[in-house]
Amino acid sequence: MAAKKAPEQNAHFYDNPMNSIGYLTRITFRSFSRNLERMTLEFGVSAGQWPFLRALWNEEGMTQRELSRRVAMREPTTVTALNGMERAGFIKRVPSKEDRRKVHIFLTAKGRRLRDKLIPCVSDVNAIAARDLDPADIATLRRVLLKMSDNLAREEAAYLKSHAGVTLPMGSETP
Amino acid sequence: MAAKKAPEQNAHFYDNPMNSIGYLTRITFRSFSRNLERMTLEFGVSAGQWPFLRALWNEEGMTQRELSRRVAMREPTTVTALNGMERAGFIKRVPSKEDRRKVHIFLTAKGRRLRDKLIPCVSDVNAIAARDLDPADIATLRRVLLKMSDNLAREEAAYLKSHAGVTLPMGSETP
DNA sequence: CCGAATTGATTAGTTATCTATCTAACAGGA
DNA sequence: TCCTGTTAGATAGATAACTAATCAATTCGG
Repeated sequence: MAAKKAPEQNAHFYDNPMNSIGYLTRITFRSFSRNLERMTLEFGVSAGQWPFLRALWNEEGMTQRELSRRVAMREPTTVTALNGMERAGFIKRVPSKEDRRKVHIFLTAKGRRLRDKLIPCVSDVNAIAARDLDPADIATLRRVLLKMSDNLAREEAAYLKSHAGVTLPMGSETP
Repeated sequence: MAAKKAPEQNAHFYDNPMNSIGYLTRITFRSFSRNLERMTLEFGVSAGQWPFLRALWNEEGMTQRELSRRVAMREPTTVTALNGMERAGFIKRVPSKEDRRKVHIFLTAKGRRLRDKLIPCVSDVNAIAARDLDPADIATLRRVLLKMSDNLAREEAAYLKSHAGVTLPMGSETP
């Protein structure tokens, strides 16, 4: 008699979206994001600006690149988000004295004041998400999501490394 | 002596993005999606088309509205995704005989053939995500994400209901 | 049976995010 | 010093997703 296979190995397992981590994280993230934005928009803060504000409440004066790394977004996303936040008067850009390429990001008083309004919003939405769930399971969820995103990021990095130089450094094909 | 508070109740708990379900689902979803798209693009399938294809491999002939519900996207998203898939020759639109508003969606032979190429891609990416994790924890993850997205969807529905008629049905304020 | 409400698909316009590319500024070696 | 490569930020253009509004077809209550 054959050994019982893990369900993941069944050829039809991923026919059902409910089994795929991609589908489950998408629907949870989007629903979370819509709920949060509904609350933060009352203070003029969009879903895209929110993660940058949280990072800045923890630490001001980072460069844009460092900020991008902190919130796990690409640089162009950071540029457009900061443009909007600058227009809204939440942040100011301060060119570096030592290195004229760098720009340091600081909150305005207005941006700093938002913290006490907005942190309760995330707290609320997290509480809604966690309703009727065992805290131990939520702790497991956090740990597993973090590990997965790490696994996936490693894979991306490995792929990029293995394909470095596919866009040839111009002339490298003629020795 | 005071009772030990749950960490979620600490005023600074959500200063750390690692504690927020929103942040964790976002970074996991985006990394998952980038990895998957890298593989599916080789077959001409973008990240946005993929969920619709999976739904159609399971059942053809749904209307666009029903399809939207299945993949958990809004109707306009479905329209643009289907436009692209129609142009690529993956699907065909068939107007309903009984109700001329409705359009039924069917796969072409080309779209049907993609299944055996693409299901292994999701399977691969899920395996990468699951690396070094206890299968029991992954089962917990699936169950908890599903429950959370349900909690959050309920909240959205409750909000919409409580605010129904804010856009007044024209003249309802003059009895 | 007719006008009002509802439904299915679409269009218009916005935001978020990405990749690829560009420019400017810096750093180090010949 | 000058050339080369790297780094920081910005720009261009694409895709994904959303809300709100539109349009046509259907249904339903009086």
